[in-house]
Amino acid sequence: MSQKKTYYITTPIYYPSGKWHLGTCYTTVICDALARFKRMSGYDVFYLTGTDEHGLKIQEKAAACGMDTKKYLDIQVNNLKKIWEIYDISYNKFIRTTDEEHKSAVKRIFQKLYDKGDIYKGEYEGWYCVPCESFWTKSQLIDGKCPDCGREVERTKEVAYFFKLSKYQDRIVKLFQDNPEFLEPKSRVNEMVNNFLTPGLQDLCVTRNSFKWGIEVPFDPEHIIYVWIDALTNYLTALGYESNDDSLFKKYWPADVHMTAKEIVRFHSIIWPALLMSLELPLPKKVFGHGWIMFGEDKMSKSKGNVIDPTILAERYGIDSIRYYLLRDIPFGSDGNYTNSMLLNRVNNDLANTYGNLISRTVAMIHQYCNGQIPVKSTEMPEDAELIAMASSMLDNVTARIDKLEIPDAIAEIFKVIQRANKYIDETTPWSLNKLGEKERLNTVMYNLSEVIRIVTVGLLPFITKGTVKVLDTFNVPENGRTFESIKKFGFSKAGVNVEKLSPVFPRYDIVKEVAELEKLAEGSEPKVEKKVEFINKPEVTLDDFDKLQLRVAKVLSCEKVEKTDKLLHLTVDCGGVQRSIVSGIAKYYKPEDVIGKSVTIIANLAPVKLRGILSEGMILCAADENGKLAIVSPDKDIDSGSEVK
RNA sequence: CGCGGGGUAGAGCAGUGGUAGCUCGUCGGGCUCAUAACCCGGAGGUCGUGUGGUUCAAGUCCCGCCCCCGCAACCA
Repeated sequence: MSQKKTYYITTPIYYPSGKWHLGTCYTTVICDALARFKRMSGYDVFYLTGTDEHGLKIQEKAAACGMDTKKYLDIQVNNLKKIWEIYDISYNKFIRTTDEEHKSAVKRIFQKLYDKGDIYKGEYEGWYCVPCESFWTKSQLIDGKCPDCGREVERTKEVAYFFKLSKYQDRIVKLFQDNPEFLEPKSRVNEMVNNFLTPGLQDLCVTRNSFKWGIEVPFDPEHIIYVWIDALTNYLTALGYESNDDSLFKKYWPADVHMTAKEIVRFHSIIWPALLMSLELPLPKKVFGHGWIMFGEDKMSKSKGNVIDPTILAERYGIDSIRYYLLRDIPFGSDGNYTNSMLLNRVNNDLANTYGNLISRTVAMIHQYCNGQIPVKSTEMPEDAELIAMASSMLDNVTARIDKLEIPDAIAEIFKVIQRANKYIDETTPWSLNKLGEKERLNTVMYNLSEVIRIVTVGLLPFITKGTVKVLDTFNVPENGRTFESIKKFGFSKAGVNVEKLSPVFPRYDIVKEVAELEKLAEGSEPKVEKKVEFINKPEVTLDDFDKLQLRVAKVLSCEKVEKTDKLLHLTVDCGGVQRSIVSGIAKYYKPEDVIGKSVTIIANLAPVKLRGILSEGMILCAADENGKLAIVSPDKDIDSGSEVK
């Protein structure tokens, strides 16, 4: 018995701290299409997805909802699994980093790395911004200040464990050099080399003790294993690595593709290989960093964000449409735009008009001219040759594209055949053959059409999962006629098989109307989205503490953008007859002319600092919400500048 | 400021130094089996910019400038 070739494909494990969105679906749908395609091509496929459930954010998020952390996670994960069910995702395993198996394996992996001498205890030196409660590295600081609030940071030390990433520098560099296929698309390689490899890899801090929700270091439970070792290793532990039964690991490792989005390419293409090298395991064959889905140029994109809710779209247009759009319309590897009308246009043109209509007209003619049965093929004419040739070579072309991960092009290969079939109908004009009584020729044409439809439909199965099955059912295609094997050669279909009647499989939408309704839907649902403001409560303060702050009203005299910065405005304010210079990071929200003449509230006794070389003597109070809106806090009536706020 | 990506027909994108292409839209024609669908044809681009450099030849290589986007150590 010869062993089937294996194919191990993974999505990243998703972080269940927020709402699930279309981007998550994108990654997962791509992997699903690949997994299905490989299965049909005869591979023994293992498709892994899951969730990364540890860390401070999760702990806080659950607390903010007033829930037990694990319970919160269970709900989130459940929601995600429901989405995958709707999206027809054919994963073989869903791993959670809170799974006991994973946790114990991670501990053993950590121990292994430690025993090898690749993990050592050291001191984590960082710059700590007390008000923001955040650690920053030196390179993150802006002019030596906290990049978030622009205030002074203090140098802090913390004991932690480090992984000797630097030790693997040379081997990683060599990996990129010798193996250009390892990381794709190519542009990402430059990014990695220039940003991280050339400057030199730093050892990586792999534990934290600022939170508890995670896996403890086996020999030092004060410390929690940080995301790198905890999350990345899921690709191993899901297969039972370091467990009682590692047969799956032996069978499927190394992974064929780790699909990731571009922002986590670094972890997968540098840190992950280094960890594997340390564990002396083979490296994955490929890491692919795909692009992002942007929200087009839709002006109201922010407020319409929830239209992109993956379940709303799926409910409204069916999963075939969404999957098809994601796979076909997003240029793989670079960023793609999403707009409602792009989605609907694509679905109307390809699914309804080109493909759906081909089926409709063919089925209708079989019923009108052939008693609803696939007819006998006899008189072949030269004009059949091209169609048959295209249908016969289709699978090879599609496979070649898929092997290069060119998914939109793979689908385009199938549509070339579909378009050719539509043209074939025009060339052969079955209706006039019918009038002329050329029965044999008519039958041949209708046979060829039925067979082409079978071939393209089987080819589409990995991408479009529902409607395609309906089409094959309509033509009563037997199981063994739904395989890739059966479409390598033209002529599998048998004459005499009944063809069912059918209503349109892929409906056509009124784009103008739908877009308008989606927008209305977005607006309508806007207020409904409960905005539970979550905040980390700061410790209680006394009046004395408050008294330390000197808050005053000031009037903006002049304001200009600080050159070569994105965020900074330089304001000159009058505060009780004294002029002050203040630099504020509000340029993204306010234009200079918007604030001139405005009364604002400032902290007047904040220690002066220089930002971008400009003196800032104070801070303007602003309110910021979770959606990235920002508003200056101003007195609600006219009041003298310099008035104290208390 | 650093690094990366990009600026090609109304929109979205391809394009190995040698007649500038594809999809959608648009305009005109054809057909009537079909989901106002399908088929054919046309129009539309001095390829961000410099009247820059290399070359017999540049969208394609080099240099300068402008603009957009992303990354910068837990956002797919």
